[in-house]
Amino acid sequence: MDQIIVAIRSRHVLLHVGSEHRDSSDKKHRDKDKERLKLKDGSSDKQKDKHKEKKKEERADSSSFDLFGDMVQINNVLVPALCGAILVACVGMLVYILPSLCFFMPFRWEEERYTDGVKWKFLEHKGPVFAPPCDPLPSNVKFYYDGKHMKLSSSAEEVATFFAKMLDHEYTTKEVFRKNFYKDWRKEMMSEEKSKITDLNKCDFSEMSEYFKAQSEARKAMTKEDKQKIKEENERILQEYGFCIMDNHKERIANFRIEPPGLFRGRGDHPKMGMLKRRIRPEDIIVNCSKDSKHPKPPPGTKWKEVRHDNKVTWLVSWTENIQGSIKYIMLNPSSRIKGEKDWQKYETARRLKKCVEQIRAQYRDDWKSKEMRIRQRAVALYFIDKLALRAGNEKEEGETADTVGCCSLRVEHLTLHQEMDGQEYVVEFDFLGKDSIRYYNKVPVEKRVSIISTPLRLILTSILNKHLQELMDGLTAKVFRTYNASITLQQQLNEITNSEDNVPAKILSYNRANRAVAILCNHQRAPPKTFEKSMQNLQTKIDAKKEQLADAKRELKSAKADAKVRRDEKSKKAVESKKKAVQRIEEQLMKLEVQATDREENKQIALGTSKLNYLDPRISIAWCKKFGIPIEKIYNKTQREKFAWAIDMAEKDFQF
DNA sequence: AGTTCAACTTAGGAGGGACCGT
DNA sequence: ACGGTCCCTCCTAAGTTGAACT
Repeated sequence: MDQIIVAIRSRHVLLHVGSEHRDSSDKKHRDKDKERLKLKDGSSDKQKDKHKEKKKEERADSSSFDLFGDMVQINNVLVPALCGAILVACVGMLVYILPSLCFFMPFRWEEERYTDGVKWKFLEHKGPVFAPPCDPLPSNVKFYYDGKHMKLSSSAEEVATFFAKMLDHEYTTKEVFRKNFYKDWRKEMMSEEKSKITDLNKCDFSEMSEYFKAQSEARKAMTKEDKQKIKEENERILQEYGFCIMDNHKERIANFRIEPPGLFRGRGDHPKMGMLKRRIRPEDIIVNCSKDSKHPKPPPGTKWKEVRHDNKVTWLVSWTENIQGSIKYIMLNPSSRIKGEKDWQKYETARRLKKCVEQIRAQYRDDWKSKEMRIRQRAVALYFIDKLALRAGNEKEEGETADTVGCCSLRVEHLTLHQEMDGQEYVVEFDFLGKDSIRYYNKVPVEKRVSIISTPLRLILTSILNKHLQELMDGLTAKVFRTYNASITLQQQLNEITNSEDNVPAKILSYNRANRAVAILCNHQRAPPKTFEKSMQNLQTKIDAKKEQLADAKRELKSAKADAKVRRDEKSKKAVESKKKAVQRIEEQLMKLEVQATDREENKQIALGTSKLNYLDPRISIAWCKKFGIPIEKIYNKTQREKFAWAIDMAEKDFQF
């Protein structure tokens, strides 16, 4: 039954597609009892146990610390100090030791889990850091309306400065932005201001704008000592407010600073761009902590909106934002136990999908033949989510956000069907704006026959899709496919393209290529760096220079050899050796440059970071590093190593996703 | 069954400091 | 030491999901 059925109604589109999956060879699972799909996979638990035992042994050796009482100390004070000392002593060895050292004490990934949605038993923190108050402008910095100087009230002035700061940005030229800004600005004006200022086009913010530019220049030109002072002050605030205590661990908080007021900048064509994002006061803040903790104090003379003790959630502080009316949270850093465990769990779910994905694929292909429209729709949606790694695509309220779509919210205008295209039959052309208004453009050859059903259809809701998925596998949702396909792609690519003969830079190029394949699959794009063309040229110049240098070195080697043949003495032999070495060194340098050029060119519009941070099981990369002798530092920077500490702690060189 | 909402993950860009070669 | 490039960190918007509500 190789066919594509495209169902279209006025607004929403669904495709029913047949056969050919990029990875359809493995049929052995298909006949197995469907019930098996629902069974929880036990192997990962076994792995956990094995790991636990191993770590227990190590713990017995190395630990004389009180696991709970001293944990905070050990984790945050002792270990860095220890690492620092060792670092001086043996940098080379440390490459492998450091990650496990940093976490060798608290095996936080293995501590007992809570049940019933309880996330913690003890939580203590200092509350948020508020945005600094707005300083009034010096009196020589003037605002002009219709060419005439006008002194603004402090509230109107503050909002005006937000606009002035963005004057260089093209945002401020957009009609929607200006309209929204103007409307919200008027709300902050005194009544005389309101009656005087009637046209944004007559407002002159240029002195304000110059003033802020000068300030930022001054900041850059500050002396080292002054910069150092600011740095120290920031560090002090970080130490005071940037950590909390959750269940015996001192944990880093991700965003302990409250978002400052300003003008909202949505992504893409956002209907609310330019609106005033108001200042958050203590009275807006809900604090969450445990009853028996030292509660954070609101600033003098103020009160929190509420203090609650909800241990079924992970956030420390929340407030409601005024643009969309959504809730914002202060939560923990990715390095924290609570985030790390969740991350691990996410990849374990994806690995369980691996075990039954072929069955699920067989089923949705089968479902294309279903008599029921809903089933066919569901099956096609799932097909694209799986094959193209599309996002689920929830319905959004029109006019509230930019018009972006995902799989289930695709509309007719986002797809074109080609009976024949570029020599291939039955091609579906996707062209739509996805998350963050990033364009998704792809031409996907599908099966042999296409037929179009124009019967009006109900949109398949993501909730319906996810309910169905939940029945196929415990914990399965649409986004698990993205995680699964991303990770399995990395694993396959690495297995395929890593050449153990290669030197380290070449292996890293292979890694980046594998990473890139994933980024392309997930459509992770970036704007080409502004200086891209130029920096590419510079690199090419360097390569050319290096080539010449190599040619010279080779010539010299040749003449040295000739010389040695004639003279036959030790000195000239040595000269040959050293010339040989020089050639080798230059060849290596040249190769490194060329690799760099290739890598950069291929990476022009592709963002690797997102997949690395959110989709690729870190154990794949760590195992790869161990297997091929690549220092983990070459793949993960410090922050990333902290986030993936759980994986560094547990992945062996033979780990396969 | 549909809708709304809270909670949490995923996302690209800005800005600035680190780092590199000269 | 300097200037340009690169990479990291921060920032916060924009998604997904499950549960509560109607």
